[in-house]
Amino acid sequence: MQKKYLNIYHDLVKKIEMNVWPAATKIPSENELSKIYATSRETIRKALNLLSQSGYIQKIRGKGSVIIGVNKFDFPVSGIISFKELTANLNLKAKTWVEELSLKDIDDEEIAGLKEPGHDNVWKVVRAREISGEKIILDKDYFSTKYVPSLSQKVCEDSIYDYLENELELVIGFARKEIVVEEPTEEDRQLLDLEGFSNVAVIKSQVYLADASLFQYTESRHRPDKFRFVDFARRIKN
Amino acid sequence: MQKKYLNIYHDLVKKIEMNVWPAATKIPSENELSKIYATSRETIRKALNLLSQSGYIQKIRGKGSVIIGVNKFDFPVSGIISFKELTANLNLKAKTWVEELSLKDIDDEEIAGLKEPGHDNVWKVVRAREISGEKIILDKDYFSTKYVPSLSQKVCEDSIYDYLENELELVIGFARKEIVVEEPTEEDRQLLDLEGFSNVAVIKSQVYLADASLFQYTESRHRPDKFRFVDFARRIKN
DNA sequence: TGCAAGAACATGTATATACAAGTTATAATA
DNA sequence: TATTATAACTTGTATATACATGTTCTTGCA
Repeated sequence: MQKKYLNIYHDLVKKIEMNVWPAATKIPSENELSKIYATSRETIRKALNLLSQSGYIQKIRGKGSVIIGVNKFDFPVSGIISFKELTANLNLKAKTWVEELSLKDIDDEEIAGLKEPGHDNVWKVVRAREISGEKIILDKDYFSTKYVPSLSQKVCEDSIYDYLENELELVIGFARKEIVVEEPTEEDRQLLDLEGFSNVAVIKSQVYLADASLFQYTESRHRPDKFRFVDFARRIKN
Repeated sequence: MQKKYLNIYHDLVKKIEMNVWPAATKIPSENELSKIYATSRETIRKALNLLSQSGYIQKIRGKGSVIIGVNKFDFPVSGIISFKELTANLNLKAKTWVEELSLKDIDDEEIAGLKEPGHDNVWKVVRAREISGEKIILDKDYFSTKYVPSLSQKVCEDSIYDYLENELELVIGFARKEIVVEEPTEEDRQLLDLEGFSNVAVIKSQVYLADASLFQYTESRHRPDKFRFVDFARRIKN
């Protein structure tokens, strides 16, 4: 199927990012948009609700939908996005060092959920990320072998998510992320250019497929001066 | 108006948190729910979409909606929530020290958006938060005097958000949050029990009303060992 | 018995209608 | 002219219908 509302959403995102409607101005009304896209008002509303959730617009009853323009030149870390997508969006020169790619049986609390009957081994991938000549991020990924039967050095150097979604055709659903500040481990000190910093910012993520099965655990360990996490949140009224 | 779908959403949240449906089990189907609540399927779907957005359920096509149960005993920091709501949810014994409450004309980049013609002054509120006998959070709030004409010591000791929403009847819309790690300022060292930590985790928030006008800027400065931020994210497919 | 087709049921998408409720511009009135 | 009432337009909620598409169970056939 075509999924009109998704097409309309992506088209509107493109227009917003091309500044067709500057920040704080109104986009066309739902009725106008339904004429423009030759569809029903309900379909337009589905697209607009997506825009609202992702922080592009604010809907104001009786008035219209205004462009928020707060995500504009920003670090889009909230949400689920791969390192490759991230650096591409921001036009960053980045380099990835694959420090480890192994298949092992790990006894760890965070990893436990990745094991399934007949799949005791998990993939462990350790990658250092270099930006502007400095190694400032250490990504430690663990994948369930049930959903990711094979993995290659080449894939890890390029983009694992691209491989998962386009080759293995896994459908990523949602993630639970936790941000904490920790003391650097010996591994952090060896693999990163920590320059004497006494803390690292860590994003720990559990990533689930669309059928709600856990398939990945990740620790993304950042040098604190280069760490930045941006979030968009709405107040749920009662 | 009654807003059926919101009532149904809150009722289902309550049931989920009371463990009526354990994690990884299915809730009743949309058709069953529409009979239970004596409403249309579309209204049920609006409630379920809210549950899905807030990370309570995962909808699986053809199968049903399963309880995720990942937010269960968790630190609900993502989203917009007041310190009082937070500590109440977690049953924490907390104490607030109002260190400053003043009205002044501040020339600062982050504050600039709070000023409006005829309202050059902004409220500045500095509060230290004590949990389990340790001062570990320093909240620095700035409010636009256009939307918050008056503010009292008593309100700051209790809950500013409660005052804003229930007394002033302001409707909070959305917020842009940024998490970074910084070196402690002299103020941090004086007002918090930093115990030699050489970093603080900082959440910088710009909070907007439902009509998209900026009315608050906040810096919430946390001792790194006590800092934790939990986020729920969905992958937006293309 | 084993497999396959189909029925029954699940969620997803698209459309239509009706009315509620907030905002703004217009027109009528004092 | 100034104020008020109204009309026109905005988004929000509730409902109904139809069909698409994915999953599961049952039935019937080989």
